[in-house]
Amino acid sequence: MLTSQRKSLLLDMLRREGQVIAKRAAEEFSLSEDTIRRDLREMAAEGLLRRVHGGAMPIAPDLPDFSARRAISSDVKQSLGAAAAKLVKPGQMIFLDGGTSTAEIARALPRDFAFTIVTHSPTIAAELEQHPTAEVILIGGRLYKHSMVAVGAVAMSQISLIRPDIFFLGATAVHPSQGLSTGDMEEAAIKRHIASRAAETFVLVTEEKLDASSPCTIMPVSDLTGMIVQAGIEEARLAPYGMLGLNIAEA
Amino acid sequence: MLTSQRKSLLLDMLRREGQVIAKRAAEEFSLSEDTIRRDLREMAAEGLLRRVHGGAMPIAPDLPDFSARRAISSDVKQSLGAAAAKLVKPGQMIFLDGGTSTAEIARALPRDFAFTIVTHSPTIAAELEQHPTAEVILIGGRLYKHSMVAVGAVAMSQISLIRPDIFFLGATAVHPSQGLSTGDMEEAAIKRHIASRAAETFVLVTEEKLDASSPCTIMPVSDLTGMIVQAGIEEARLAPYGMLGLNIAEA
DNA sequence: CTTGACTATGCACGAAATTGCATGAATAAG
DNA sequence: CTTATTCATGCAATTTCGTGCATAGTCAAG
Repeated sequence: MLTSQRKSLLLDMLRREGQVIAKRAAEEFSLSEDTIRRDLREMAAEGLLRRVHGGAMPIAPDLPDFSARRAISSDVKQSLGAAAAKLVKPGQMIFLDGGTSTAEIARALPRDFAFTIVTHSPTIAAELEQHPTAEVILIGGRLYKHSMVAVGAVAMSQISLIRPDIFFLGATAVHPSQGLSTGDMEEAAIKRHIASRAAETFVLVTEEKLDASSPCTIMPVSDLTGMIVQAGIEEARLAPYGMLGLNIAEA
Repeated sequence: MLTSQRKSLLLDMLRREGQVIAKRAAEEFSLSEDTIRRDLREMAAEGLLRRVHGGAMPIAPDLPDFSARRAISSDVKQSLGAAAAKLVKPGQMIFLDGGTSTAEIARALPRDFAFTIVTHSPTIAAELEQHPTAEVILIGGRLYKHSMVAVGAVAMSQISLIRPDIFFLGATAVHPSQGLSTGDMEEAAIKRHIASRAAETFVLVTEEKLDASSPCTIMPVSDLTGMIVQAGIEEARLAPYGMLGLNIAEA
């Protein structure tokens, strides 16, 4: 492993977790603590981080941001996000829908190879600022305050220009016969449009969204490539969804 | 194998994996490490990559956090942002540039009447999620990691569709004779384009950006409607900028 | 075909960087 | 105050680097 790569990873770790613990970092990289300490000392000299006893902290004394935002996201969504992120392969173009579930995908994306992320959610895009290897394409348009995604004709036409390998559809209601649905027509239209452009479409489903339905239909379940559901749901509940390539998240 | 072909492959490897390890590349090409090192050295001289001990890394240096950058000069920028926000009138369409200064404008925007905010920065857009009355239009395109703004043809053409009342240009270098400038050509082009569409253009200037210049020119100072500068700068330093409608921020 | 200039490559060797360990100082926790 | 970490420094072993030089291949003019 290259020294400079390790330093980058340490910075990533700092950004992701809000701190670096020398001891744990040493284990993670299978190196001596001395080496980590040296790295941290040097980066501190460059003003990239703040050295503290036991490790390092961000320069700015911790913002409410990190801890708060991360705390909200549930364990379930984190594991769903991690499971989804594992499907990403080098060089692929991935469309990330808006929402908290897909935000977890963004956080869990691999960092050791390059790919392209397309999103119509500024929140997701902002989340990816720190990502070392992802190329990010932003879809513009009128911003829907409620869900913070770009919608409307401008967004639609911009989406028509691309053909993503995978579309990760945010958690919406899923029902065996009524298909995928959501509460807003504009959103449904744009999700449907993205899915029609993507080679594969996966939906992230937490338990409460399963066997539920909302007013605006997006598309039938049969148009999905697979569902990513949380571990621990009985097979009987999933059976009605047919022969989908299910990716059960780890518990 | 041709040298130039090998160099291309090394660049590919760098893009794909985010790093090049001289030793492994040598094995891959069945050449001595010396040759690889020579290649990397030459490409580093051309600015195609960054040479590091053991191999090479992408150019982009590891910048401190956005959160950190935000915290650094917050007092000055906050007052600049507040001064800028006061210029906004009901019903207007405001284009907010990317950057930390304009993020402060977003935070200071009035909340008692409605207006439209256009931005090509997902960070700014995300900032406005909480705003009660602002309608937000997001400009899409390829996302520039460093400054987190959409650039490129898609962004340009989308900007051509609108005609904002005010454009708040992020803090860039400002010089009486060399005009406004920034470090990146794409960014300069898009800023210039936005300014050409907007009825009024204001630039936010902190002291260190005053009388400075960067490689890529955006436009002459005379095209500005006004500058928003921090309080406490001597009049003598502002005089060369001519008869601009200066808006001095409160201390 | 031959010669000479040029380039690309590999090897050798001293210089520099990286890493782990030992030691004693500094710091945090009880 | 005492104890257990954590830290910084010096040092040695290893790896990587840069330079000089020799070899082999290419190209073009003679």
